[in-house]
Amino acid sequence: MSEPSAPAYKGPLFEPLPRQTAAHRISSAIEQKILRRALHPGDPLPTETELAEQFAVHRSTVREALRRLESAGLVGREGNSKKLRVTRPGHADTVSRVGRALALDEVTFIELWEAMRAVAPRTAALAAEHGTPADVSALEEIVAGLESARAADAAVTQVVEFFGKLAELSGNRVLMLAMQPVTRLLAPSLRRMIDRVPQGRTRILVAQRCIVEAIRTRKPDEAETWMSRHVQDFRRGYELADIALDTRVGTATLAD
Amino acid sequence: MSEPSAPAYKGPLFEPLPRQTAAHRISSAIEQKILRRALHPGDPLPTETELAEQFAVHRSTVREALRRLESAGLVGREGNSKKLRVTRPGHADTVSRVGRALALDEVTFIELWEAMRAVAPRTAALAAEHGTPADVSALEEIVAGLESARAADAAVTQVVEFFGKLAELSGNRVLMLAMQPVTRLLAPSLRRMIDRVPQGRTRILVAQRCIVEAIRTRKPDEAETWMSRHVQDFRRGYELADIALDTRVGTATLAD
DNA sequence: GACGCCTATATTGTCGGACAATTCGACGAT
DNA sequence: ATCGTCGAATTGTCCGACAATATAGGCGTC
Repeated sequence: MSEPSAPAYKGPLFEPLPRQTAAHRISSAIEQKILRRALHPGDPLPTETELAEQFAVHRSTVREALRRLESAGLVGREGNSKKLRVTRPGHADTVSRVGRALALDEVTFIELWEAMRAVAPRTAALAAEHGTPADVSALEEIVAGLESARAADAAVTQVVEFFGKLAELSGNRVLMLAMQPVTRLLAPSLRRMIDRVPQGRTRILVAQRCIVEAIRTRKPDEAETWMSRHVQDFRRGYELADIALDTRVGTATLAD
Repeated sequence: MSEPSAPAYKGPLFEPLPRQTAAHRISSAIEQKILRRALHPGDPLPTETELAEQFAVHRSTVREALRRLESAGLVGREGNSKKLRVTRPGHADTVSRVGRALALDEVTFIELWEAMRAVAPRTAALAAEHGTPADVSALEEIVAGLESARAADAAVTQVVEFFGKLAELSGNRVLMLAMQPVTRLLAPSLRRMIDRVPQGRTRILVAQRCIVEAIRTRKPDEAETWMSRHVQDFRRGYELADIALDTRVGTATLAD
């Protein structure tokens, strides 16, 4: 090889090596203990002063570390107690974080829809396999709520809840975590669609009734098929409503 | 009704109303500015001292707010600069957070697998629609890497990368975000499977070759079908390897 | 002018200490 | 046992300080 300078690496050879601040080391230490399950959810953390002593740093430093863990959802308080306890990142928490990441990435409607198309039918099938009668009546209640909802906003909320409940019924936490951010982000578009395509609402209602029925009678295949149609319908509705498929989702819904 | 105390509400009547600390208000204020796009990625934040003046609080308080935003991925530094800048939560960041949440929830193998079953085939189909020749050769390189990988660990890494790349090719950031945590969490089980079922590796190889081929020749349906089989194979492999389907995934892989 | 070197300044990370407001925990009264 | 009461513990916030270091400006060289 007469060309010794051809770089064998792609991209920058060295990443800037992150400087480890004391606060960072402390939060990492606690984080590791939690992830390694040396600390269980519910366990109380030592007080700030104790931690400061143990780590031999100032309390302010401990505080910064704790704020970081708190924001990561690894620790938190219940009620408005003072004691920080180990928690696991709640679903709601993770869901909203994922939603925010997607919204800031300005994902398009079609991306969300494709995700729905992939996930929702299987979710419905699983729900049909696992759903109990109690679950089914919860679903029916949501559908009834959709039927009687007068304001468009209320209707949209019901639809979002329908999918959320369905994911819950599937008994699959991964699918749950996948569906919820997507439905929440789809909500604003759905709202516009309902406004512009009057027949959309009844179509949604019919499809959801069929899905619930399939779940009630424990027919996974039927649930899956109906859900596929339901999702297809969504897209049709959007096209009818003249919403461009590459519309970017906004962050308007994320007013936590 | 002779029982007047039957509560019309379910659960606790009042949630504990969250006390708003100054640090919390400050981080919320900045967060809103970012989410509402008044601050764009790359924009530098004022210095801590300036923020402290603007909010009329002490610098320590500002610091706690900043740590929170930093942990949320909304602000950060590039290189080891001192200036904090607005950033968007990187994919890697969000992926690892979701993975952690799922791992701490102790989701089972079957849940992960169901998610793969739902998402992967569609992802492959989309990859076949959008993949460029350059993309295809990147994929081929990964598959070649799998073929020549001698250590089981290396092989697993290649498989994870294959799925990651595939999601990237699909051009769908939602699917990308859905697939990556799942594949990463499946990795340890996959590793065990490969150890115990020698023929597993070649089956994986064959399936992935077919998938790549389908993408190269732009046949979404074929890609989808092959991916379905591929995912089914995974499950078969696990059963052959005598891994219980309700095995909980561990947090061992999450040593950041 | 473009480039490198050097110095002054600004900024961050950490520290020490302080204090009001709350919560916690024990203790006694009902 | 349940309910108030009271002191101690804990948190949220503030003040001020200082070393380390990134940034910006100035100066000389080509």
